[in-house]
Amino acid sequence: MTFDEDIILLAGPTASGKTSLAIQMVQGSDGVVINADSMQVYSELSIISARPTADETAHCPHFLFGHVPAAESYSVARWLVDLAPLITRFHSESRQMVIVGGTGLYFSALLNGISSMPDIPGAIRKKWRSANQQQLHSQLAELDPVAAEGLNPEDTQRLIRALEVFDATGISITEWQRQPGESILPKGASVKKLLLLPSREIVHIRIEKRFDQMIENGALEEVKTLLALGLDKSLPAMKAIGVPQLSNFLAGKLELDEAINLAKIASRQYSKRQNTWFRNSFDEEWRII
RNA sequence: GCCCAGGUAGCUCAGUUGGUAGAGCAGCGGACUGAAAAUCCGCGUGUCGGUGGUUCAAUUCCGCCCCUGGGCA
Repeated sequence: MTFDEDIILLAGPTASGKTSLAIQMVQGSDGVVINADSMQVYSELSIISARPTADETAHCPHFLFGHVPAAESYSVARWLVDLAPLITRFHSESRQMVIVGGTGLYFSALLNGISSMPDIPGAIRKKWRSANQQQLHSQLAELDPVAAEGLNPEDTQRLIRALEVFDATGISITEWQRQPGESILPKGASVKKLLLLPSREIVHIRIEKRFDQMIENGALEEVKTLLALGLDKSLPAMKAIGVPQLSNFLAGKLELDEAINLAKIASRQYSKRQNTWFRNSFDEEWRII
């Protein structure tokens, strides 16, 4: 399957077969594959994030895979910053790009841009992330009632974000978000949006098989190595599907088959959330394949 | 064969002093602007094992039968 467009966006739920399809699309040309998956960026998560293997990346150049240490907290914004120069460069060289991944937010941010906001000083981030979760909503209601109004009191992650933005800037996050973002896609570039969407039944079967294969390929060793770094459990990489479950097995809190089963369930639930995003946040230009 | 404990939602189990039942998990739907594989919200009719009986009314009480686990022989 090949297309003529300058930039191919290839999205799809986990275990839908995106990786091999992306490679197939640029193989034999001077095209490149660029990652749009929030977990495949972490260098320590190779097997468990189903990152393309060395055999696969040998077929064509790959970018933004495993380029971030697990100790760091990556983000959509950082992804756009990393992506922009690659797009500029390959577009000027007239090389086709396949941007492939399962993170819906990344594609939406790529297409629509994201409101620019200042970086939050580390001390302020730390302060709110370690604050008492029970009080986040009432504290936000006091500082920034507009933002608090729009958030569920249980949604700690968004409450923390709203609090740190207000704390650092003195301006409501809703104010920042009102500023329109700008897409980093080059104006003259032709773009094809492809959504790889196998039936849920097929995805479930593939998830099942793939996780068993991850175990065979050394997922446990990979998690063990990751745990040896002694990272904070709340870091994104530590929450990648499979990491908490296999960690619990390694800590003796679960039997291996229980851990494996829980990881498969988490994958299925994730693929369902991805479907919801694709169904409701992607426009009609996305072609389902 | 006898005794005991169970058989209630896909799974694990509550419960109904008789007025046809509810949690957790799973599943399904939704939200989503710098942690997004994250975070959060909403959705519970199922021959209450089968069958006869008592009753205005039985999943609940009684009889018989079937199934599962444990014990005794």
